[in-house]
Amino acid sequence: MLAFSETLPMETKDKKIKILEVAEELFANKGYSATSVREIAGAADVNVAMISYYFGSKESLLKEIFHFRSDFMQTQTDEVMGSKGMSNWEKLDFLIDQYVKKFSSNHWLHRIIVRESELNNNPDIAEFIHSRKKKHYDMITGFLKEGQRQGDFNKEADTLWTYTLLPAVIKFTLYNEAFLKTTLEERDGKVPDENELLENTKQHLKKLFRKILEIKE
Amino acid sequence: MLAFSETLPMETKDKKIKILEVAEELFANKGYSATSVREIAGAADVNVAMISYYFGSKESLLKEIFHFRSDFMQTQTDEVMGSKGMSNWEKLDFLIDQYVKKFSSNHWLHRIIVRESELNNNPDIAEFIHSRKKKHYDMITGFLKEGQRQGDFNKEADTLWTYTLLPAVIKFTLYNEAFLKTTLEERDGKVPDENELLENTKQHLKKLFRKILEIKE
Amino acid sequence: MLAFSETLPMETKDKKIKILEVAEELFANKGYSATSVREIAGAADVNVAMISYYFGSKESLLKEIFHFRSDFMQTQTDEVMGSKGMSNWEKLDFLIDQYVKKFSSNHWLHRIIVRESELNNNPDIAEFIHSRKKKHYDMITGFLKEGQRQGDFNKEADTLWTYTLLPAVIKFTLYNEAFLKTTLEERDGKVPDENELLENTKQHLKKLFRKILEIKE
Amino acid sequence: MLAFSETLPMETKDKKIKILEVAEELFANKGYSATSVREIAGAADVNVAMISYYFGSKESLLKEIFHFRSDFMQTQTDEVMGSKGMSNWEKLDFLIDQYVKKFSSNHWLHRIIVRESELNNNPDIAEFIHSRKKKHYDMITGFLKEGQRQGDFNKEADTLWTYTLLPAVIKFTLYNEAFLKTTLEERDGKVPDENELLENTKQHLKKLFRKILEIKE
DNA sequence: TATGAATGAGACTTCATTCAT
DNA sequence: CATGAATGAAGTCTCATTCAT
Repeated sequence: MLAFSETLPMETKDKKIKILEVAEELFANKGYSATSVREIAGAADVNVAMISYYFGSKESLLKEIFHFRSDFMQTQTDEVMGSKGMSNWEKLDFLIDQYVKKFSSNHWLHRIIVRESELNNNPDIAEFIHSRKKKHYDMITGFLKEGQRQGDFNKEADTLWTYTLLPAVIKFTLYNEAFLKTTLEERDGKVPDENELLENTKQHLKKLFRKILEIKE
Repeated sequence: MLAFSETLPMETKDKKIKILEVAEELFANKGYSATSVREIAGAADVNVAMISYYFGSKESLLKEIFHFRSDFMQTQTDEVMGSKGMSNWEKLDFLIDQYVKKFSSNHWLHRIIVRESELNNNPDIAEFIHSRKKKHYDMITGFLKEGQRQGDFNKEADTLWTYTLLPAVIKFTLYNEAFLKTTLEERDGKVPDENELLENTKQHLKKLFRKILEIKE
Repeated sequence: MLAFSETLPMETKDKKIKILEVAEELFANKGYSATSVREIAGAADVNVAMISYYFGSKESLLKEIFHFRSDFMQTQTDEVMGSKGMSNWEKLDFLIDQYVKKFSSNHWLHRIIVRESELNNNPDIAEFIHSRKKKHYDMITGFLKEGQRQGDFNKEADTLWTYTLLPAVIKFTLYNEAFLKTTLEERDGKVPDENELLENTKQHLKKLFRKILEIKE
Repeated sequence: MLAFSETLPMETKDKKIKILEVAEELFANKGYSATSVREIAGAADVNVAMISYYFGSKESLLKEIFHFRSDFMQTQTDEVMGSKGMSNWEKLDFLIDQYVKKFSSNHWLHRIIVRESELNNNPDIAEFIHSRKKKHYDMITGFLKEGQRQGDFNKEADTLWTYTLLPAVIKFTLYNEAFLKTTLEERDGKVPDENELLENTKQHLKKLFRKILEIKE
């Protein structure tokens, strides 16, 4: 995962960054409510008061994590979609690669999102998430429809539900890592590491989309 | 959703049942840690001490919810799978129907599972969940492999990843209800209710599995 | 001072009453902000959490003190003022006696009022105080004017400023108890106790009002 | 009110002076405990650490306020009392004028005194206040007794209680400004400004002392 | 001289739980 | 069986102050 330190001027803000990193991990693993500021302070090796000093409150700390990570949530794929050097099928593969990469590189943040913000507690965070989803959905379905218009993709494919498979599958992979590893071990005789798992997922998604979107004779 | 009351002798245990129902909903919506026993007591209209009195502790209450709900998690589909009256494709459709129904009817419980137990806090609950998943996985992939062996399903389909789509898609639907409703409203001009959404999901899954498993000429 | 216990059903509410009494004294002596709930709990010999348990918050505790004491702030002198058995001068003396008694019996509460609520922090308490003052002022000046009309009191006396002396002098006495005791000791050779001091104050006030209100030949 | 800046060399001590002024006002309005150094720093537009840097501690800041203001608390009336150009009645009026002026010009400081130091927390400040009171009392009663001896003032007047009226009435005026303004508005139809209120108070006090001290035929 | 960073202590409050009835 | 009362532990946050620069 990309560290906060890469996104901030590396001066003396080490402690603040440390807190953000540690908090992100703890929130992801234990949940927001189940994580105490004492715990965060302990893990970040700073005084408890520092959290309030830097972030004002525990909730603001959560918001700041979102704020920083939001940069990474930006899809840098937009321009690629418009490029003319790739076929639609190449673009599709590229898009899947990018999506899996983006999602897995912000694994913890997405765990927090799933855990905390798909609920009613934080209206502004919820709104933030929703707008992200919408934007992403619009981008992907726009691409799919364009492909259908150009005659590359099967016009009968429902773009919404086809799109749906992308986040559905990657989320399932990330949230069932343990289950998948165990199962794959039983099947293949060896435990895949995370990268292999993600590679598997990508291949699976690519085949899946091909099956759905290809035009049969 | 089936109420706890239907699973217990309806005598004077009303309060205990009320607590279980209320707690399940609150845990699902707010998360285990973020839900206080006071809140549960208030919502169930019982004294705070009742929770400790009946269940010993907050954690035991969670476990009891699992315990009761576990009955419903039993797949009553096993015997159906072995019946000879259905074709494999009919069985597949039936299986999808059952799965979606089961999952959505225990929506709250599954929200709790996603929220709380896919983490490291509760080893025994985690173990319980894992064994469920494994059992379910074995059942479905067993059926798929049998279908492949009998020449009904495409032998090239990866049973693991194909199976994966089932929980992945239904989970995505249930956890993105709001997103899907908004999007479908924009697309179709009307907001679907939950049943319509689930019906949509089923149709989508059936088509998807057909695409993956059918044997092309 | 009258105890809270006399105003509440003496069942098992001992602890709540104890907290109120102790808090009133501490707030009066040290000020609201300078008094911690720990201190109150310690002095009342109860667990710290009891304060929150009973009163919700420190501020609510303050409000509850006001609420309970407000009964005592009621002037039970109203009806007396209208009685026909007393001359206006007798009524005046009676009124002074009552006022000093009332004020001194709620000494602590009035110290809190002076300390905390004549400020901008607690709008509702401030409003409460103001309305009390107004009511009291109306009652006294009404009596004085009636006495002037009846020809008993000097018409040239300014009722507002005359009234003013009543709270001004009693407050001064109560807030300068130490100073007055020291001074009186130097003058009279003995330290007066609180009752003697209040008796002195009453006599002083009666003489003062007589001087102001009597009609010279 | 006279500013601190007039009592200090106007060099670069602006910030220190600003802190003193701001702190005096905040202490007077909110109370010592309820005022945080952060708040003072914010209002004075200086860094939080400045308070500790300049004054060592919050308590020392309070003491410094007293120290600076103590100059103003000096009665410059002493020599006047001994002058031979005035009658005792003229001296009395002059004394009242001076006292009201002195008190009102240090309104905030006196609010702090009433709020904070008539308690047991700050022994040295309490001692300081007490000695001031004593000195002032000695001065005034000395004058009154001399007037009685000279046959100008009524010998039957109790000098202690007569003296008492001076601080009692002026304090009441200053601490019940809002009440008096409202009441006077209702009575006279217009809201008096602070100067008018003080002028009223002076007139009231002069008449009062005249009534008490004049010798009836 | 001045200050941002950092901190230990303690503030108020809520927590899940237990006790006495 | 049920519960109001009570509690110790821990929660988040603010406090005045100090440190390093």
